[in-house]
Amino acid sequence: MATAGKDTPRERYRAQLRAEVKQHAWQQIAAAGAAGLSLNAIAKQMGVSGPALYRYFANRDELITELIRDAYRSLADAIRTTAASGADLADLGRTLRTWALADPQRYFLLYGTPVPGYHAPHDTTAIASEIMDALLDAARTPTDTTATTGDRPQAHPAALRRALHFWTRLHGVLSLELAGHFTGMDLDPAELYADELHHLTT
Amino acid sequence: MATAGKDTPRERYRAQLRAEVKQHAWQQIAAAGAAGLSLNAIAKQMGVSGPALYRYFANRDELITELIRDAYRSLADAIRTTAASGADLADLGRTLRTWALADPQRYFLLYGTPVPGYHAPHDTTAIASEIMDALLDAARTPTDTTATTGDRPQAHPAALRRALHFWTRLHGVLSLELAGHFTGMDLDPAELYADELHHLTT
DNA sequence: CGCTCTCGTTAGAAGTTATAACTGGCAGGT
DNA sequence: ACCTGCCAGTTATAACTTCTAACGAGAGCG
Repeated sequence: MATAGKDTPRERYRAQLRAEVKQHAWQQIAAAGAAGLSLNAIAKQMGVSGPALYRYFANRDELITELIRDAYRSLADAIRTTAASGADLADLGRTLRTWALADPQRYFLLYGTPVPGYHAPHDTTAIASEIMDALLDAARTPTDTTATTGDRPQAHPAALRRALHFWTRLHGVLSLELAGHFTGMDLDPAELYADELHHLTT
Repeated sequence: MATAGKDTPRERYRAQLRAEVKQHAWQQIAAAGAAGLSLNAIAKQMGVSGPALYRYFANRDELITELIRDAYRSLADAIRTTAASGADLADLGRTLRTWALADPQRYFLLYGTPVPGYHAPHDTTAIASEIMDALLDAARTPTDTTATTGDRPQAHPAALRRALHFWTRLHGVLSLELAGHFTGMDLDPAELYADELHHLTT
C-alpha cells in the first residue's frame, strides 16, 4: 500500500487500539444502528475516558467512515472470493444474502438511508465500483464480447443490464426483508429471494 | 373516527400547533434526515422555548411516529387516487416514483434503515397493508379469480407474486437511486425504473 | 363572574460531541 | 545509559441534545 504505516511500537499500539474501538463500534451498531453509536459509550466500555478516543479518530464521522470502508472491503472480499472460485451470478447472489444477514445494520450502513450532508470519500466509492466490476464480470456470458472503446473496458450492454438488474432486484428484496417489512405477511423471504435469483439467472 | 377530538377552541389550537410542529419537522427531515430532527431546533424556529413542545408530543419518538403515520397516509392516498381512476400497475409505479422523488427522506422514513429498537404501532402497519391491498388489487388480472378461503379474501397466488415483484423491484431501483448509488455511473435512473416497470407489466 | 385547566416559562438533570490544557511515562536519538 | 521530547490519557469546559419538574399567568369553561 502507498500509505506506509511505519512499524514502530507506538504505531502498532495505535493500530491495535483503533481496531479495538471499531470492534466495539460494530457491536453498538448491530445493537442500536449507526445512529445510536456513541464514542462516549465505547470509551466507557474500553475503560478509558471519553476524549481519549479523539487521539484515534478525529470525530464520530471519521469513525463511521472507517466502518463503512471496512464494510465495503468485507463485502468486496466476499464477492471476489466467491467469484474467484468459478461461481456464477446465482452464487454471488447467495453470497450477498449471507453477508447481509450476518449483520443487517452493516448492510444498511452501505445501502441504507443516506445522511443528506454526508459525501463518501473517494476510496470508498472506489471499493464500491470494485464490487460492481466483479458483478459485471460475472454477468458476462461467453457471447458477450468486451469491446474496449477508449481506455476503460466498456462493459457489454447486455452484461451491464444483467448486473444492474441483479443489484437492484436483490437489494429490493433484501433491504425490505432486513427492515422487517415482510413480517406478518406469511411469506418466506428466502424463497422470494431465491425466486428473484432464479429469474435473474435463467 | 373513533377518537372524538372535541371541537373546543383549545382543541383546535392544539391541532393547529401540532400541525405546525410537524411542518417544521418535515423541513428538518428533508434537510438533514430523520436522525437530524431536533425538537429544540423546531421550538426555536417557532419562537417558543424547548420544553413547550412536550405539551404536544410526549417525546421525539412520538413525533417521528406521527410523521411516519402521515407519510404512510400520504402514500396510501396517492396510490389509492391513482388506482381509483382506472389505472394499471404501470401507473401505480409512476405514482410511487413521483411520490418518492417529491421528498426522498420521507420515502426513507417509511422504507429506509429501521431503528433496531423501534416497533411500529399497529395503525401504521394497518395503513401499510392498505397500500399492499391496493397493489394486490391492481395486480389482479381478469383471469385471476379471487378465491375467498376463510374470512379474508385470499389473493390469487399469481397476483400476489406480481404485487410482490412490483414492490421489491421498484423499491430496489428507487432506494438505490434516492441514496445516490447511481451517481457517477453514467446511467439514467428514470430509464432503469421505466425498464423494470416495463418488465413488470408485460 | 369565578374557578380551573392548560399553556409556556425557567431551572435542572443526564446525556452527547468535541476542544483545551495539563501530566506522566515511554520511545527514540545521541 | 541517559535525557529529551513526543504522545497517551486525564480533567475541565463549552455547546449541544432530550426530557422532567415546578411555577406563574391567562384564557376558556361552567
